[in-house]
Amino acid sequence: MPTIIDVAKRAGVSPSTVSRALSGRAPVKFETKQRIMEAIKELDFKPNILAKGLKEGKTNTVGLIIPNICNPLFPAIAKGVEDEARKNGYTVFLCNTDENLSIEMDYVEKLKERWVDGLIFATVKDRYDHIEDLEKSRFPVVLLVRKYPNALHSVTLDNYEGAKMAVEYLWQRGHRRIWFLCGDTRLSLYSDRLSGYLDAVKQRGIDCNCGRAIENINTMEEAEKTLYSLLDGDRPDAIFAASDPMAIAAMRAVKSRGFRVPEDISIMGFDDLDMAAYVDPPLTTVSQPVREMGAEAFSMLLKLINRESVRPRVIKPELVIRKSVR
Amino acid sequence: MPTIIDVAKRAGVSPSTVSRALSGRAPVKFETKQRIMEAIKELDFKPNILAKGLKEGKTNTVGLIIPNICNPLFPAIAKGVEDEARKNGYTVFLCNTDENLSIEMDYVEKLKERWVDGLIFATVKDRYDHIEDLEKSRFPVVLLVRKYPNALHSVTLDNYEGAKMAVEYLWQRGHRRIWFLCGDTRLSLYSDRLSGYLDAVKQRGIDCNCGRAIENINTMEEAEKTLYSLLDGDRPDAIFAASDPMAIAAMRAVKSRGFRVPEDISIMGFDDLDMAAYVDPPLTTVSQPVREMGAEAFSMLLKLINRESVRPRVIKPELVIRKSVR
DNA sequence: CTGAAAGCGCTTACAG
DNA sequence: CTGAAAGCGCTTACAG
Repeated sequence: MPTIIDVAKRAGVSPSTVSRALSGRAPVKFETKQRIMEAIKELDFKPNILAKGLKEGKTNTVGLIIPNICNPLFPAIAKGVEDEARKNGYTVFLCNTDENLSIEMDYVEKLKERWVDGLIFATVKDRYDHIEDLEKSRFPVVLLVRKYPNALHSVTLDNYEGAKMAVEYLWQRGHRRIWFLCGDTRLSLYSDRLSGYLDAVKQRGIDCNCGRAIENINTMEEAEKTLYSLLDGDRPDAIFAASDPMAIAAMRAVKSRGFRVPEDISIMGFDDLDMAAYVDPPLTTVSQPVREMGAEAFSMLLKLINRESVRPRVIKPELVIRKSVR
Repeated sequence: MPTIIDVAKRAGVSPSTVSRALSGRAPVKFETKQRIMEAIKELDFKPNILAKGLKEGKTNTVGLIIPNICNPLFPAIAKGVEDEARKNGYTVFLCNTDENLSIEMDYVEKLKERWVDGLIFATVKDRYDHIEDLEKSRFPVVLLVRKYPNALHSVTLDNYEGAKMAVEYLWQRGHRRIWFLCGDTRLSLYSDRLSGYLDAVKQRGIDCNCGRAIENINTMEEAEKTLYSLLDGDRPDAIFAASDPMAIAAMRAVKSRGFRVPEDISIMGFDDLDMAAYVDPPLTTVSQPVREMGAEAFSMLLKLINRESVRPRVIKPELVIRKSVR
């Protein structure tokens, strides 16, 4: 591998001048620069990023920490972040924690050792002091999709509003007994969706017996089983699930009980994952534009890296109407 | 950030000794080592990987290049690779190319600039000279899932056998008119699946008019549309799709034509993605154990990095029987 | 506009 | 078993 010294020799200048020609941070005579560029071409010289990083304390890499790459929400997020990063000359380390705190802390250590310039987290459950510590030490950090209560820099959805919109829509379509299938409420995104549901139900004066919130469901299997047994005897007009996978599980439970979707029971999801359009019937849901949010999170991180000021962003959800609500 | 010099001062030794204590590559007196370890604890010293990499020419990172992170096959692959990498103290750069060759070449450059120790590719379509060049220069490279004809090091599925098994199974279940919905045959995985189908059909003496191969379908939309129009008038006993997403698209087309799955037309997929279990009816398919394959690919790469010898691995597929075949 | 020198934080022959 | 010195490949004051 040729070094900057080889280039310098070939161009008949000093390494300093080559460095300056490359960085553009100091003036270099036009002809000199041309000779240098030629030498670089001829030698196929690539600057050594390690040496550069060592000197500059900057590596043009960021870390993205996600809890579960097999949940299709997170690849979509990753794509948003990565595309925006590439546009800006950054490379991203994608790290998957399996919702495991010790793996997460491990990654944070490793990424810092590798001198990433900043970190994007999409992965807070019940512990977040390690993230708070980072924010306090002024290390560039952005919370994406999932956040903790007092996070400084974040890009999140207005989950409360999204859930309200959904219930409101179901109400307008004539549904009265609306059940809610909810995920782990230690995640603020789920507790917010729950509050949205609860408030909407209350506002519409729906009888409490009709508004049924099934909380802390974690897997599709769990959702399907729980719902299947609840559906024994009792029957709602609609089931609103706090995520698309849960909505799909709900569909299965409803169908196994011999009910039709949406004729007997309407089903509504949340997030608008790719799969939502491909289930049968296609799922009516609330969109969380994760690609855009990922791009936004990277832009925010870049500002933090450049020591610019930044304010939290709360994205507005939208209704995506398909065929699972009658 | 404390450096090795700070540690040395605190422990009353030279930086060289600290380095040796840390690497274990040379003997250090027991008490000295203890003092050093104490100092490291007290200062919370983390070695600077950039400096280390600069000296050693090794970074304990590898790159994983995938074509489309939103296709659920690839996150599963990534998980397999990443888990195995973590076990071995490696971190992976996950790079998504959107099936775009120039993005791919760009990433290869960037990753080499960042001194990754090796590269895993799951992403060959029609051009692969850049990968051949890497292999020729003895840079550690493993081809995963997708490979080019003479790839030196690869982990792939026996796609030919998988397709044959599927047709054989359909035949045994009484299906005679079996259509095949195939992806881009420039990918050897699809051309192999196609050959498997064709040979199985021929062996069973199925009349050519019955065996219908629909080639070079690229998206779910395309699959659905094409099939929908072919289903006008004509009707097979079964449709075997060369991937699960295509099978799901096929289901939609079949249902829109008013046929039932599997009563009127059986449908079979390939790959056994998570989604396969969750469609309605649950999809009978051929498994490609991508997590295991990802782990295997990393192990192979590690051997190459350590200059050990390595032979290509071809994984055996298995039938996954659910409910979409009558 | 350009060069010589020092330094980023490590590791590793070389000496003892 | 340990230390002093050189060097990995860059960048950046300092001088001119």
